[in-house]
Formats: sequence, structure tokens, C-alpha cells
Amino acid sequence: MGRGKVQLKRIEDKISRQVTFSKRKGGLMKKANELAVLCDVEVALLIFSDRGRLYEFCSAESLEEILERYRIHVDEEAAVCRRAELEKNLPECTDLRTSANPLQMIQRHLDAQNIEQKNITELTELEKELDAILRQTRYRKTQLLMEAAKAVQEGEKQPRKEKTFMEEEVAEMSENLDNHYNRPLEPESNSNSNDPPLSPLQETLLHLF
Amino acid sequence: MGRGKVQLKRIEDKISRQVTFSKRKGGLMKKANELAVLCDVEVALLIFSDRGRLYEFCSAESLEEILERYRIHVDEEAAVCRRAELEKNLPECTDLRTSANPLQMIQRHLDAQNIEQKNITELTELEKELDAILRQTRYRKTQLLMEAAKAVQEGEKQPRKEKTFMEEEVAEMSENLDNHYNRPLEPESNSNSNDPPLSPLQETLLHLF
DNA sequence: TTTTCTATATATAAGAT
DNA sequence: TATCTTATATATAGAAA
Repeated sequence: MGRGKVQLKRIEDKISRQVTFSKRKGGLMKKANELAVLCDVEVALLIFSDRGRLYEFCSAESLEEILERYRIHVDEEAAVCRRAELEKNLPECTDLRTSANPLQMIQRHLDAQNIEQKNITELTELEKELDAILRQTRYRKTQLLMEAAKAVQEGEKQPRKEKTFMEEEVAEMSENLDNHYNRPLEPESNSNSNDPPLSPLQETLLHLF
Repeated sequence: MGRGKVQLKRIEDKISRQVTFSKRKGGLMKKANELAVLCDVEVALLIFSDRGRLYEFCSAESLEEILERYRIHVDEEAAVCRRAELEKNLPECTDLRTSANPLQMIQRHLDAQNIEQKNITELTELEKELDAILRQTRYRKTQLLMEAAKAVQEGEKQPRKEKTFMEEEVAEMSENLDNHYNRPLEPESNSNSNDPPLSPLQETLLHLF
């Protein structure tokens, strides 16, 4: 685009390189924004200029938000690999996410192995695994809370139905989370039976902490 | 661009939204790459699609590299603010980076204040400050090492000059780093005088650890 | 560094596969 | 979802401020 065609290689002339940088940076930011808005996706763009100045664009509230999401994504991918490795070396240590009781599983894993020098590597792997799960937990919890908050707000404005769509969704996500961790169930209810029964949404919120 | 003009708002039709996503994602990546190559700058691009799939582009070896650089940049900016705050509250605590001896400065700071509940906030500020400097230190060290490694490689292929350009640069950066931390000088040389004298590059490397 | 002015090079909307 | 085909909408190179 422009008077001349352009070779895909570093522009040697310093002046025109900087002019081009300024122009294209603007164009790229604009395009990034268009993609985010038109397609309703999350976009983050980081540019460090020659002299180390930072230019950034992000579609979300803050770049940190997207970077945290990125970290979680990477963790998840890494976890898949690690899990495959673990299972190869330790068949009895099945996937923590699907096992009946993660805590018991970890305990058993720790008991079964003499804690020797030799096992530090495996322990490190386990540590990473747990750290990744923890991050995901926090992230999903935040998501759930935001959904729930939204549901509460909207619920107040809407005529009461049996169950709002949002509540159903939140309840479903909560259920998934419970399965995910297979939290040992508390006695069904030890609350004072004089209290009024909780709404599905309230119960959901209760279970998040 | 295209048959029709486009409104900058979410495309409601799911099909065309996804088609547009696919096309524009490609276009954006291409532009990002062009900017990086033409202008010789660092670019990172993260896109999370509707269904949470991650698409990324980065001009450096790895995204982590750019993200670490971002973190350092943010730290630096935050540090500027914190320093301003600190100086307002504690005039005697001048900028750690320019002070004659950071270690003495910190020590004096700690001695001068009774360590009371009231000062925890200030200590936290100091901690953050130090953490930021530490990150920068590691980052600059890595940079220096890479430069040095490159210099060694290229030095072997080049005819011996008094001092290669790269060596000069590394030496200069090293000097800056020394000033930065104002490391108390070691006795000029306590090495065995039977050893052959070190090259400037070797000395530079020596000082990095 | 950013912007203005044009001629051109590119990107991409629509439509169809 | 990715690709091909056009007609159009945009981005931007070059020159200059």
C-alpha cells in the first residue's frame, strides 16, 4: 500500500523506519480494536519501540487480565504434558482432575514414595501441577462470581421466574467445579432450620468459599 | 474494505462473525509481523477466540520473553510513583538508583525508623522497590550475557582488532551496571599473577557474577 | 513523533464452494 | 472453518511540514 511496493525486511533508513513505525503502529492498533469489537474476542497487543518505549492495546479492562488468562492457558497445556509424564512413571497417580478424591490421591502419592533425593523431580512436577490447578481454580471462581453478581443485578430487574437463565448457568458451572474437585460433601445442611430456605443462587454463592 | 462498508460494532450473525474473525485474525498477524520486521521492533499479539482458543504472534523467540519485558516496564513505572511517594514521606530516603551506595542507604533507612506497626506500609513499599530493581538487574544481566556470547562468537570469526565494537558496548553496559549499583570495588586484582592477563571481554564476564 | 496529501498496494465483505 | 473470486474500502509509501 502506498506509492511503492515494500520488501519484507528491516527498513535501513532510520528516518523512514521511524515514520513507518508511527504509521503502522497506529494502523495495527486500529485493526486490533476492530477485530476485538467486530468479532467479540479478546485481543492484547504489545509493542516495544526501538528506544524501549511501550505501546499497548487491549480489549479487556486491563492487560493484566488478558495476561493472566494467557498464563492459565499455558499452564493448562503444560499440565497436559506433565500429566502424561506422571502417568507414565507413576501409574497409580491418575489424573488429579478426574480422580475421585484429589486430596487422598496426593496423600497416597506422597506416602507411597520414600522421600529421597531421587524424587525431588517428581515432587516438583506435582507442585507445578497443583499450582496450575490452583490458578485455574481462582480464575474460574472469579468468573463464577462475576456471573453471579450479574445474575443478581439482572434478577432484581426481571420479573421473577422459576429460575433465571443466568442462575441456571451459574448453578451448572458450580456443579462442574464441584465435580472437578469432587469436594467431599458437607452434611446436606447444618444451618439453623429456622432460617428461610436459600435460593439456588445463594446456595451457589455459598459453595464458592 | 470489501463490498460493503463496515460498522464498528459486534457482528450479530454468528456465521459471518466467525468468517470475519478468521480473515481478520490472519490479516492482523500479518501486519504485526510486518511491523516487527520493517521497523525492527518487538511485537506480541494475543487473541482469544469465542471458544477460548488462543492464537498468538510474537516477534521474539518466545512470548514469555516479551511478557517479562512488559512486567519489567510496568515495575519501572510503578517504581517511579512509589519513589515519589517515599521521598515525600521520607526525604532522607533518596532514589536508591542514584544514591552513592544503595546498601548503606537501605541500612540507614531501616535504622532510622523504629520498626513499628505503623511502618509496615513503608516497608512494603521498600520491598516492592527492591523487587523491581532485582527484576531489572536480572533482565539486564541476561541481556549482557547474550551480547557477550554473541561477541565471543563473532570475535572468533573476525580478524583481531584492538577491541571489537561489541566488546566496547558490553564493557560500557557493564560499567553502567556497576555505577547503577555502585558495587564497592574489589582489590584491583587478587588473581595469581602467573595467570595470563584477562581480555576485556573476560573481565566483563567475570564481573557479572 | 505525528500529520497531511495522493497514488497505489492491500485487505477484506459478499457470495459461493 | 478455510478458500476462491471480485469489487470496494482502507492502509500506507513517499515527500514535506
